[in-house]
Amino acid sequence: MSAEERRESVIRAAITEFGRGGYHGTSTEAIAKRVGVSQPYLFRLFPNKRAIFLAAALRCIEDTAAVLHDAAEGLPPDEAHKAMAVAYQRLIEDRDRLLMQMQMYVAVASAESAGDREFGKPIRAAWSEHLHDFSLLTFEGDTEEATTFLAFGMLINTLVALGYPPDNRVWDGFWPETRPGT
Amino acid sequence: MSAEERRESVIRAAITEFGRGGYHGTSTEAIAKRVGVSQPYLFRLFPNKRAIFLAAALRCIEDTAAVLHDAAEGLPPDEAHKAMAVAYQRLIEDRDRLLMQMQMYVAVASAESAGDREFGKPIRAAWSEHLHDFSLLTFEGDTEEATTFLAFGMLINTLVALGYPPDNRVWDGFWPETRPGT
DNA sequence: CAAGTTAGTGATTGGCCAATAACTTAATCG
DNA sequence: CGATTAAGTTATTGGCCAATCACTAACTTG
Repeated sequence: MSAEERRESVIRAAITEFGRGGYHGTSTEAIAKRVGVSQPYLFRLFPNKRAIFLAAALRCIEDTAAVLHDAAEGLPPDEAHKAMAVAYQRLIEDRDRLLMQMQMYVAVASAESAGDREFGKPIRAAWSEHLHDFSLLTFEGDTEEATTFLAFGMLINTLVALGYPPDNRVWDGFWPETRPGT
Repeated sequence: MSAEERRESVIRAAITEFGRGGYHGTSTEAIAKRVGVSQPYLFRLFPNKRAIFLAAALRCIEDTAAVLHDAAEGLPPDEAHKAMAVAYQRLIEDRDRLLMQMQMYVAVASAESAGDREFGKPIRAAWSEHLHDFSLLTFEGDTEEATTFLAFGMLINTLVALGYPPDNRVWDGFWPETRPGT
């Protein structure tokens, strides 16, 4: 397998493992095991653990943005809202991907607290471009709608992370109805 | 100093340290240093590291709830919304407290992923009672308003965690205006 | 004062973990 | 064929860290 292909599988494995354990709670050994490769080999593919985390985080944002983008494509704002909500709902059924999102928020915060302003930069940039600006664009500059969309997304993230069972959906009725059958 | 008083200072120190470093990224040594006590003594005050984290997390939720409660006391729902928003805004100027909130969400998620359903129980219970139910009560059963309040709170948490500078407030105009001077 | 209790410390241990170094195949190619 | 490159491994090291143990010093109280 080529190094580039391996890097891909490392990123996929890293999203799962870092999502579940967080940066400090995940060993490079665990990632290597999931990839099916020896632990030291990871350091041929990436300079260090932090770089693996960063790659996983950015991939995560890009994937999310791509799903939302595809869902909204060509639709007028009001239909786009619902379509994106449905798409996001389906996306976060992949719990590991959702958790990776949360993990990256706190990882940036931790780095910042430790005096490292650099680590968060690319992540903030990706978030702004792929999520915030994209929302604004989709809702044609309707800031209220765009912001509300993001806010409900973050509430859902939190509740799912906290482990509320999927049927306890406090957002039903506000976030567009996305239950099968409605 | 009595053991009970010490436990209090440990909880305060733990909120700061766990907030900055997360569960796995924080050593008991760091907490002990901040308290001004030897590391082994922590294990006289608490059975283990996890118990310290749990105590810090619950305290965090209770404090937040108390601040919101005091702010809303005696006000009709529409005024309460604004008062609570202002109070929350002021609360999260204490960055460490805010980060502890995020850290507890991902810690619960991690435990859950590792098959431990127990760890999250008291935290979920506190969140439901002190934040969700309390919101509903304050807004007199207006679920939409209550949910929106929580959703914007979570969005703010995320943006602040990500390190957006305080003047980049995408929520201005939707979350009640809370800028000094407005 | 003697005996117990409470607050606290120093030393240690066993395990984990990121990263490095040195080595091994296997394919490619002039 | 002989040399180079790319993919991958085993062994190791130095550091950190949760938790336990054994100990001390000060107060309290009959």
